[in-house]
Amino acid sequence: MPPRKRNTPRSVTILDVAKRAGVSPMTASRVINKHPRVGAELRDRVQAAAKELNYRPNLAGRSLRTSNTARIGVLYSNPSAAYLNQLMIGVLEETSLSGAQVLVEKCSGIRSQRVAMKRLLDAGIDGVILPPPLCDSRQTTQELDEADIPVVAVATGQPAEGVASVRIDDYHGACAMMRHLIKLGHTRIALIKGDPKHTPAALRAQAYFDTMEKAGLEVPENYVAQGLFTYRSGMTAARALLELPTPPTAIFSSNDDMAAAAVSVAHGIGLHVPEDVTVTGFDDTPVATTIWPMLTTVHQPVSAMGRAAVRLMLEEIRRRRAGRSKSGEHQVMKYTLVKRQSSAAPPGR
Amino acid sequence: MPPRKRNTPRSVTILDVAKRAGVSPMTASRVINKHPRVGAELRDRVQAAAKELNYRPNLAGRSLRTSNTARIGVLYSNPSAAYLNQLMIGVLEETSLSGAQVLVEKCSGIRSQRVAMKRLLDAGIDGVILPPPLCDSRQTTQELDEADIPVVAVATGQPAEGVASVRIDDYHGACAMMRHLIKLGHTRIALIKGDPKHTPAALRAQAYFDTMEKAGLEVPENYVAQGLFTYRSGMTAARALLELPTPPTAIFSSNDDMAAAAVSVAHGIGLHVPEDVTVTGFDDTPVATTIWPMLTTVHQPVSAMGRAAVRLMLEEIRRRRAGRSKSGEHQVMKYTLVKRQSSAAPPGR
DNA sequence: CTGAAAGCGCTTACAG
DNA sequence: CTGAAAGCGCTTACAG
Repeated sequence: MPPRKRNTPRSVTILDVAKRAGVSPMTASRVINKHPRVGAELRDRVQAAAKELNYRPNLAGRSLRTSNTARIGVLYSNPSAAYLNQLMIGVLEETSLSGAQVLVEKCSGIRSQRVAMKRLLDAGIDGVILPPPLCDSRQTTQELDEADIPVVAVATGQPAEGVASVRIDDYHGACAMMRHLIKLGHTRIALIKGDPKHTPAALRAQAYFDTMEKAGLEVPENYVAQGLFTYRSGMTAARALLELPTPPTAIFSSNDDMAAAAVSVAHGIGLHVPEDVTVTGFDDTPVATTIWPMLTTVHQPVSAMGRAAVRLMLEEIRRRRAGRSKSGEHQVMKYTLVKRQSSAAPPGR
Repeated sequence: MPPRKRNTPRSVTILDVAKRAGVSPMTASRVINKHPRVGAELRDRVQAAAKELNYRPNLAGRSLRTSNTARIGVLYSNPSAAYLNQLMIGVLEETSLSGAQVLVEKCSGIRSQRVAMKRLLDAGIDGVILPPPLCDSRQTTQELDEADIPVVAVATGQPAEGVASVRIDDYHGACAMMRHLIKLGHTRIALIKGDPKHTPAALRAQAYFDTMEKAGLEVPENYVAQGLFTYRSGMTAARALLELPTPPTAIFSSNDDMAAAAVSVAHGIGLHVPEDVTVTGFDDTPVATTIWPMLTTVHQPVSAMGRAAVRLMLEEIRRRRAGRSKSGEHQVMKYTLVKRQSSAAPPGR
């Protein structure tokens, strides 16, 4: 392989690849883009040439021609900063590949939502991605729908009609976590519920109840504490659980922020995690690997979901431009149970 | 203002703007790009037309022509996930504007660094951005320099020679925090130092000592605890400080992760934050606003630093391609002291 | 200070 | 299955 020339303005183009392979640029393009109808021999020659020259397509050229020139808005209210960061990484990765542009708008109250919405519309946005919890706001989705703007909801528990969505299977993810706890030998397992306004919270709670029942385990009424997905609400909930006369040996928290709070509270009353009490989270945001011990949790591929949301959105925009109806596609991504140091067998086992 | 046509593949181009303003596309382009030598009247007409049509430049077209087609690598070892996320957002925002491409490589040990470096070189990378702590690795910068690859170091305390860098003024940021604590009335202020291998750690510590001395405050030897920037090291350090016979009334932690740990430890031994003890951080990563109480900290504009790093890099690459010498520019960004709920006057004042 | 021409790298649409 | 031509939107380089 010849060393890549440095200090040279021009880089390897598809014409170089075509020339080296002895084909037309069109054939080279087809191979690069994996079109099916190319002869095997030519395909191999082009692939070899591309590899030898270390060819990388110029994305600007590509997107100029395919004119994927969409403007995508991201409208968010008050998610955790960490979650939004991860999502935005995926969104930006994908839009930079496709040449789409991104506008981010924050809205807190109902008035600021009106302002944000107007700004997006004035900017001539082609579609809006809604991270949680806005993805579940009937009002927001409706307003966008009336303006004929396609919407992709991220991580909603129950997508509104006609709205495309990207999510994980919260229910089965939570079941997997519960099975992990039961397999470790826990029988006294408590739940910290999430904000009832967030639709995935209910799914995660349902999984808790169903798995407990299936395993023949009892759920004392005071083993279920209400949380709001915030650290502070996690502190309150965990304190209530751990100060019970017969405290649980494991706490399944509906997200990482509350689990982090629970770990802190446990330490506060002299309990070691996981030796004395197991604490698990959900989402696998950065806090899960920041604190000590690191949290056993259900990994949600947030960046990948951001990428998927953009792809769905571009597809939706293309459909509308072509005069076709909306697809309302729902993509379900894979969760992963990540076992770290915050979970272990209950004491005395 | 006419409503933007929906369901129309083609969007507003610079030709539309030029036509409406009655000028050539070139003049329109010059106005959009703020070239100085354009007549005032034409300028105004073009600006008006652009606004009326809600024109947004097509970035693909622009970067194709200006061929800002650089390939930028981001090589990182083990920073906090939250910090890297924020940095990457800035990097991706800027590269998507300029049309540059990004390759991210992680390396842990010394062997994996060799692999990562090779991959970047094989990919024909034009420059490498080094987030902390790799920005301070003599070996890494040297190796890249030998391969004639420009480097931009992010958040290094003392940039290596010939390496461009983006950072904040860690010393004065830490001074500002210390003055805040002193102004609140604290006299017994402790420090949790950062990892001695990270160059900003020393600057933040120096600011502590200097400000204490300037204020005529004593620093008992055991008021300075060594940390490693990790949550776990923060727990150990905070425990040592708070169990002292005469504990401090304020703890200045060299980063947010350790401050979060200190808050947790304080709660653990029955101390309220900030009523009984003040705890402050540094960086303003997402954990600062996740935990409760939220941390008073020094905001480091990490995403903006990512954007700046890309701009510096593109400039550096342009210089080299033009055969000019490296600039080795050092950009210093603004920090902000963010007062939140974790700091207050000492008890009994 | 202003503009007509050309071309960045790629792929669509047409032709064979 | 393969290719010659054209053009996506923009700005550089040249001319006036």
